[in-house]
Amino acid sequence: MKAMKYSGQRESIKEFLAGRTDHPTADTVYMNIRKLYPNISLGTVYRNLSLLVSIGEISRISGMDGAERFDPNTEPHYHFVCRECGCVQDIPLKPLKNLDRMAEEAFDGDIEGHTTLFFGTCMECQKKALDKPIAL
Amino acid sequence: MKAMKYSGQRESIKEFLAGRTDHPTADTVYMNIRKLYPNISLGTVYRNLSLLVSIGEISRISGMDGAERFDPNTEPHYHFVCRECGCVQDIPLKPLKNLDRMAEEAFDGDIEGHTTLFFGTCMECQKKALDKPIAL
DNA sequence: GTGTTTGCAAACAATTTGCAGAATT
DNA sequence: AATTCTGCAAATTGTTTGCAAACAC
Repeated sequence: MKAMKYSGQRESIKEFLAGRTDHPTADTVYMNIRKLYPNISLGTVYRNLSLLVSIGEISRISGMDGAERFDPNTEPHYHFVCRECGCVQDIPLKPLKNLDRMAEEAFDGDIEGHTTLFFGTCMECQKKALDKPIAL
Repeated sequence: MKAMKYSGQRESIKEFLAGRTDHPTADTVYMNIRKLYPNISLGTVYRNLSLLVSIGEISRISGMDGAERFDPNTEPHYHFVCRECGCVQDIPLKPLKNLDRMAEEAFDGDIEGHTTLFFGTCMECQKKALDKPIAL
């Protein structure tokens, strides 16, 4: 079996993510960890992020365009992507068990769960739109 | 403005997709269109798929790992990805308008809609699992 | 003719991988 | 000492782009 060993790099990646709600990309993590480990490589960041996902310490968000994003919150929950700025935010809503049941009824095959990505305009971008004069 | 011109390649891509429910990738489309247009390039396939998506004639499915997939059905609906074989199938269920409202309540910002990807085991893979003797 | 579309190849972005050396147990 | 982890660079995968020629209108 595996037998994971300690790694300062991995620790600091975990720590960087902890508390964040902005769901950074691997590259953002890399840029930030470099302050502490100037020689860390992007490969190491990817390897550790994947490892952390696989042992369930963080979770991965896919489906928006561009890079995947990482979330210290491993409780299943919904996400929102802003069409304007591309930011990804949490939607504090528990995934509806109900939806899975409905889907299971409409489908043959076993449904274990679902991921949902809401899209629209985030608060910041709505404000910006108001400030801006009408384009011509 | 644009002024789109006819293209046999584009027509045949549309036709290949029409009626399908297996949500092919760009590469699968490419492989198949080559039977009719042996010199078509992958770039042309990508360009046409994007164009068709942008004028609303087909839709694009993202979020599973690997390549994006394309769907002749432009009515918003849910999809299922099999964890075993990776196949993507339709779930004949209308997206719940309700979910958008619930999300909007739990979130500040404007929510326009959502995409949902169910995951689990497809019927075929369930059957295969039954046939196979227990691994040791 | 003008403007769109094509094939080809090169460019690109995100992510993964092979390997020799460094760090952890 | 054994094994895991790291940095680096090269490789992969999926997709986009620049350009001259071909095609549609």
